[in-house]
Amino acid sequence: MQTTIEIDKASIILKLLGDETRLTMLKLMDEHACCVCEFVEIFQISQPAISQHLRKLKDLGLVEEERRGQWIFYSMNNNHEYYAFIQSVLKQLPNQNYRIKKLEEEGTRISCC
Amino acid sequence: MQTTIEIDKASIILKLLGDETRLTMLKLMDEHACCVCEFVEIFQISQPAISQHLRKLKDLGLVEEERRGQWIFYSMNNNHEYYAFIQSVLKQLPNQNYRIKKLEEEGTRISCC
DNA sequence: TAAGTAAATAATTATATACTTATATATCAA
DNA sequence: TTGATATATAAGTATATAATTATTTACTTA
Repeated sequence: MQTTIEIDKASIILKLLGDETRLTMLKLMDEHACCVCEFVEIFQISQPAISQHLRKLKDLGLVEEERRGQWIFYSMNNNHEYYAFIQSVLKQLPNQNYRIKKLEEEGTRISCC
Repeated sequence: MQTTIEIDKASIILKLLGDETRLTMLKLMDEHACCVCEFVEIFQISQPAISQHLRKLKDLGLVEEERRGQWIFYSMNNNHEYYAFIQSVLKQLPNQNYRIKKLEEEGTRISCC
């Protein structure tokens, strides 16, 4: 269970986690594959802002993308070298599934993805 | 062992941890009370830069200061509301005690503290 | 193939961050 | 009380960050 990670690597990852939007995105992607438009709906910020957050996560290899037709779904990369480290943080955060449920209730999830 | 922390609180703490200098400082302070001049010697940055990092950590209550004569020693606040959360990160980082040993060998630790 | 939708990228901007130098404050010791 | 040392604070600067709007690219479907 106990992992080890060099301090320079850890600080780079923690800096990425140290943004409320990205941290919430990661917590969601840990359970669900999500598309950009869902995040736009959830966080109420512009589509490019979401894309840019995802870009940073992807550049570090923390998330993976998968195109499904018109949409691109993002999800946690479980094979990342420091996945266990990231998990050790995420597992302490309250579940954010209510955000997905809210999308479903509003029909925003279905309409988009 | 498992803790819970709201996502907004977590992101604020993680942002502080997401700087290599501060993360290393915290790892050191988790075991040793350290004074500002030791950090200056270790990180080879200016004294005000160290003071400013410590200020941020102190503003969040993560560290405590204790004056001993001319010096002010900083150490981890074990009673912080999110101490367990911080620990869950720090315990995965390699021990940094070699940095203290190096100071002792150089005589920098004794001369200062 | 043309129109519509999803996402990425480019360019810009405002703010935050991490540092510097200069100065102020606090303690110690002669 | 004066000089030396340790730390904090102020002010300034260069860079990083997180957002925006405008545009491009990629896919789908009529």
